[in-house]
Amino acid sequence: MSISEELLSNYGLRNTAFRKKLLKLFQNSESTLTVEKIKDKIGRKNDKVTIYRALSSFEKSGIIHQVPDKNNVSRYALCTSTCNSSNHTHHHAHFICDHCDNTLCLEEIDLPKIKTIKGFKFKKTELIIQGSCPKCL
Amino acid sequence: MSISEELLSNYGLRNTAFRKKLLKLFQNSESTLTVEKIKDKIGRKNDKVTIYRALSSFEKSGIIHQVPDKNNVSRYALCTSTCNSSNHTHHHAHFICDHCDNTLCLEEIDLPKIKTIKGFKFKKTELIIQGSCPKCL
DNA sequence: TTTATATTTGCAACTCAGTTGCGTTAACAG
DNA sequence: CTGTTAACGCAACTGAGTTGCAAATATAAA
Repeated sequence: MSISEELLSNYGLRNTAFRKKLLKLFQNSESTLTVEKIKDKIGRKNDKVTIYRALSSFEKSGIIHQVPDKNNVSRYALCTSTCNSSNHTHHHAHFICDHCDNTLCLEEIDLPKIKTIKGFKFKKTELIIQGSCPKCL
Repeated sequence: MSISEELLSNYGLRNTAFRKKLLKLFQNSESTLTVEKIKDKIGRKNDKVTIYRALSSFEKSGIIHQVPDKNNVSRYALCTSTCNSSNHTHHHAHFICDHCDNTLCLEEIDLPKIKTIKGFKFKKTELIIQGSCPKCL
């Protein structure tokens, strides 16, 4: 059993050909993935519905997490090994490139400590930085 | 000439009945506005195309700015008086309520100073906090 | 190995936000 | 008052994402 196969089983997901390919694609991918990019890389044989459903079950399991996207399109990245279905927290910022529209996880930038405001309850923080990525600079 | 009429003229926009109403709606609104909410408040007589076009010209002029939305729907808030078509910078965080899905500008929370990462150029920062708003707490 | 069952897949059809083209209307400058 | 240009409204479209359902297949149980 390969690592990706084991990972899928561990999360209670079935080892279908498509899901193995999808998981490997995430593992071999430097940056984040959109449905369009997944179609490009995996081939157009699989229906978009299958992709959407696989993504949402991967996300629920804690294998991947959704990241912001410039064009408000679904975009995902692999989680660190500490994630699971009940604890899905990330402490890094996200970077969106103004030119290539790509989103990257910036593990080296921590989220700021926010002092609570009276009347509010803060639960999650997302820090998005826009600019030029190394490829486009 | 009313303040809102003057504001529209100043930005080179025409004082149509609809745009005056829309601008006043923003000025009298505590929180941010979506197209749906605008339809509710202004009445369904105006076409959605008219609303979208008015919003994007208001945004281009620096009257309003787009704010994040939970459901990836267009959402806007009035800018401070320092904004215009060439300088459209905001230094506050945005809050999204998990329960009522509303977004608020948190003027009291400043954006963190980000140390640049080699190879990148950072231009804009967006800080989004999720949780419960005073109404839903 | 076979069988049962629950998950996954693929197709078609749909929803819903937002856009485009275009002819008409109305603001406003001259 | 008139010509120009911005704004409006309608219809038709786009594109991401969803839903229902029947067929296929991974996995557990016998």
